[in-house]
Amino acid sequence: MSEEKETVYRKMLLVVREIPLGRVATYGQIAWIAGAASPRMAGYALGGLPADTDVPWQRVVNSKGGISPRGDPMATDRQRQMLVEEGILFQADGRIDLDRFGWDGPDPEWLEANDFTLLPWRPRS
DNA sequence: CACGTGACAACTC
DNA sequence: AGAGTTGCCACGT
Repeated sequence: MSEEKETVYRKMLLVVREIPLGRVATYGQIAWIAGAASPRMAGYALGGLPADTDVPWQRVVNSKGGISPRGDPMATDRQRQMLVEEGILFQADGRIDLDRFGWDGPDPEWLEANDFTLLPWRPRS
């Protein structure tokens, strides 16, 4: 797209913005789509977001469909509530059924328009 | 279920 | 320029 320096973090955040309302994606999925070397990178990228960001970070969960804990325990509750308000249903075990709410990823046109090339192999997963 | 292992980018001195 | 710091993972055994 541009000549600007697109960091891997920036690319992942771009992908997160594409997660539609009512769906969730996993860290590994985001990292893979953005070409990051490790799924952990997705978590790092989200961790640096400002409080008033427009990036729907709450729609990113771990591979089991659970909310990843972080420094502030309250953050987990807030994220869960945000998702509930978006229509996501949590199972009795506190996890989200990824078969029902998991995102399939960006449209092929979007990937091409943004110069994203899906790697044939998914980094560690 | 509790471990250990694999694997990084961006930022601040 | 380069070392040190800091972060919301996934999977196998």
